[in-house]
Amino acid sequence: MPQRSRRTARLSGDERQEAILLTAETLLASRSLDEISIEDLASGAGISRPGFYFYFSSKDDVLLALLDRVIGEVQQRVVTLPRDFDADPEAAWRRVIGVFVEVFAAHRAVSAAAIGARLRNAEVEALWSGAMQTWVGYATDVIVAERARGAAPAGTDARALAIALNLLNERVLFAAFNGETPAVAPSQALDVLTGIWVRSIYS
Amino acid sequence: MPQRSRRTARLSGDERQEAILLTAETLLASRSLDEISIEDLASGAGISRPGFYFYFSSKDDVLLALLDRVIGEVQQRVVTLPRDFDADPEAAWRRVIGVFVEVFAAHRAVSAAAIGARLRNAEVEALWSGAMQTWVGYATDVIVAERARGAAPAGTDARALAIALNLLNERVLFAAFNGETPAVAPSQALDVLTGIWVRSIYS
DNA sequence: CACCCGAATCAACAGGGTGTCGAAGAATTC
DNA sequence: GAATTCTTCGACACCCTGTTGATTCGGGTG
Repeated sequence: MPQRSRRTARLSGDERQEAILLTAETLLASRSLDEISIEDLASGAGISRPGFYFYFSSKDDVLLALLDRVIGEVQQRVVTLPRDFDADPEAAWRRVIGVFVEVFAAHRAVSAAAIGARLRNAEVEALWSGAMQTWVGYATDVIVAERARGAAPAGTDARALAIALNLLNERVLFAAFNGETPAVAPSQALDVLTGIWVRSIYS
Repeated sequence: MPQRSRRTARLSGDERQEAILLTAETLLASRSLDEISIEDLASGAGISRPGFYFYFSSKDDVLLALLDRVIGEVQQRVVTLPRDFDADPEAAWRRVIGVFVEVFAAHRAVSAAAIGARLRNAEVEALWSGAMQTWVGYATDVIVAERARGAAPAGTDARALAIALNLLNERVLFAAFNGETPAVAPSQALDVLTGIWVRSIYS
């Protein structure tokens, strides 16, 4: 996934690329991706519009790079989490969901743009979809394990349940952090989500 | 909400407007809204591009009219549903959720376009958001009533729970009917959703 | 230290979509 | 059949995207 679009690896080049990414994330805080022109990104990074194309092949390519980082951050934080579901299942699930809440909150602009771009851009769709599959796989494994040790009852197909709950997180957090109406208050989100996950899985 | 954009109410005019709406829903089945040009809609309805602007002020305006109908259909079907939650709560919830499943399935193209357009168009956002608030209000009332009669335990704030569950439906059905990966299979969707709603509300 | 070569940049162009005129055409009314 | 109103379209101005060929810049090399 790395080395997107750059032709060479020179010093000032990397800085320029970084400047474009920074500009993009900054501008995304106040406008949607298609309200941002490539001219905006280029001038924000101190280059001309054609210069932009030296570093990225399109606006969506910039978003892809930003999304890559956000997903990487979630991935990295999730794997280092303790997995003691037998001790206190609710607390364990809350920790996992908490990672999503925090990362989505920190990068709400990028997540919002990605969720919008996914509908029209196959690459964004593929990247997000891959990440979702990883998380769904993780959740499915835990649900299956909890059922195996008798803590959770068999019922709905574990994978289907895991998919639905992951989609729940995505949608609820997006709505909460982007000020939609209706939405769960950001401060309530973790409690509400954890509640639904735990009750759906264990009863 | 009616009488969007039309200046007069003449006969052939209504037919033309209808032709545009029909063309739009047809084309939306195979491409996203911004892959459809106004030229496409106009020629599909047998008029020239400037002629389009006589009936609608933009592509989003067309979508707004289509979405209005879909929401009206849900509304109409939900109010005529039996409300016997005390007899068999699970069956009652399943009926309500079933309406959403059916209407989303029948108009998947419009729903998909609306969900995409909501992010950039304030009017679409307002229309959808108003409908969501109605449905959330309905769900909240039922949850409160179920708690009052002792069928459901107090717990998560009823409104926050209702919001999260409605967002769950929206996201899961969208993913299912638009062939996302990962997604719950369309045939499983009603079971999975009903399961999550019932367990979240009653345990 | 002059030269060269490739990295980096930009002015200018082509293409495509949107929204808006004012004028031309069709229908209705008197 | 003239006047009025409704309806349509050709042509224009504008904005954004993506590309290309010429130009500038700076460090390694003899």
